[in-house]
Amino acid sequence: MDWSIQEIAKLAGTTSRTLRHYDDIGLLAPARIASNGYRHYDADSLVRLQRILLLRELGLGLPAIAEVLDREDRAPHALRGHLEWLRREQHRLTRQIASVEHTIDALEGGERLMAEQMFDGFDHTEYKEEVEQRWGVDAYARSDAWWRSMSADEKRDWQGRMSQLSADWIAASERGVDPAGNEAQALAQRHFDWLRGIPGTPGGGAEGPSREYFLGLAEMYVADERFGANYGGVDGARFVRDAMTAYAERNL
Amino acid sequence: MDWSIQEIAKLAGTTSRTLRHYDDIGLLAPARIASNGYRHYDADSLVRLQRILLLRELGLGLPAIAEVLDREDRAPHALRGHLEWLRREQHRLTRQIASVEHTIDALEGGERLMAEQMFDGFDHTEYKEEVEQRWGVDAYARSDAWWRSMSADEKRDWQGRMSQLSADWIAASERGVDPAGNEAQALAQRHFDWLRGIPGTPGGGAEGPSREYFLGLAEMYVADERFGANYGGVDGARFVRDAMTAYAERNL
DNA sequence: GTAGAGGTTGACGTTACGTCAAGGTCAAGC
DNA sequence: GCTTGACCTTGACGTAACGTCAACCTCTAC
Repeated sequence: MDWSIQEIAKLAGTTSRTLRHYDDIGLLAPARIASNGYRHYDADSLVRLQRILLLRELGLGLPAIAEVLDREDRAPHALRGHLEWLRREQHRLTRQIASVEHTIDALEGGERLMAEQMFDGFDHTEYKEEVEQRWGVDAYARSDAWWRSMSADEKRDWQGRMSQLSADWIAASERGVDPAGNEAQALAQRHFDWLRGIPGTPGGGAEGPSREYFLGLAEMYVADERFGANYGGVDGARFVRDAMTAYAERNL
Repeated sequence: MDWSIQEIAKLAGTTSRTLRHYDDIGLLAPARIASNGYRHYDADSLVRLQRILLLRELGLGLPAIAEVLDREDRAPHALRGHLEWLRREQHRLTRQIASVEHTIDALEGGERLMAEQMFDGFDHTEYKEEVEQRWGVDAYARSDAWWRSMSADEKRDWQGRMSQLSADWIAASERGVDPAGNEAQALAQRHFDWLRGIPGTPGGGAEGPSREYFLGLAEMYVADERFGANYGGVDGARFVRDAMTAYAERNL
């Protein structure tokens, strides 16, 4: 049994290019190389090739395949590791499918999800420098880890609440309501609760943000146009600050 | 609002390298480029970048993202196409996971699945030249398409039956039973049924292989050592041929 | 001798950047 | 004015597993 490269490729159901590649990377050398440079394969080559192709169909990478073939007793171990990776991939796909379905629904419902999505990472990383300077690198790191641990769906949910809160702030501000009145104070309460959901903020746990952090944020909204933009500009930011300040004086 | 490349990267939660890449491929150009070559981005850049990153999280490729951003009304259409691809990927992974689990079980059960797997594509493509020469290129193409359309699990199942049939032929041959006797004829019947499952073989449908094809195969097993090897060598192949010939004379 | 089929070694393309490498720019401190 | 350090630039290689030319050699058959 002595086959040319094309012959063994057909026998195994692959291509000659693949065989040259396997030769190049040292995964499967020909049984012999004739004086004219032609590669020739034998039955042992075929067996090894069949095993390579089997493992490849299971999704293993070529380096992993080489390892398994070198130490066949470790095949179950390698396959179990591979299995874990496959399962993780499947879960990732499951989440992605859910996200895409959700996005399609939202877009067809006429929601401007894309704009809403703008808060993805925005407000979060927007805080980075300020948070680090005022509350320490550690606080930011915790907050960052929290954010990154969320799935796309969870992020969108969180962003949706924030986006709604922001829109309500702007609406109230434009209607000229009293920052210290009931309506604005209810918004301030929502703002407080919303912040409570962010670990990494001082007092970001169940007890909620600290008085200093809450007041500091309020001032930041006015001082920094990037923050203020989320509340309808300088005027909106001033309104939010006044309402938050009043809330803090009464409750914190 | 005017941000450097690093600043906007942090704002959006990505890297400056990514932004340069998006600039290179024309997906996101900076708002302006200063005389010193520095890239500068504005709020519009940020909006577009956020949308890019959102779509990227959904698993879309950069060309697809560019298309969606150019024609936002086609986003649902593009996403639905993407969704299909995601589902196909998930099914592929599901099958792969099952295959890996099966393989692990087999290996731990001490089965030499790797050897059994040798029939993957082997016997199939082994037929190629003969089939094409005797029954036409078209027949082989149909057979080939059938084979390639099978999942790894289905292939393994088919191979398993073939492997078992082969082993039974060899065992019967070595026990010296009568090729025209009941036992051998039962094997010939199984062989006939097994061939019936292969489209592309003349009469490969429900009616089963034709008399000529069946007899031709029987002779081939003897004439070609590559075929005969599956039935225990020349002696085994002769036994198989005799049994098949007897079967054909009685039933076909 | 000349097709024609098949063999060889490069080398680029694919996806979305990460990661140096070499060098220019800018603000701050001496 | 010079150095330092942070930040910017372009260029180019590496990634996984081959597909796909390109240019050129080899063998068989007519």
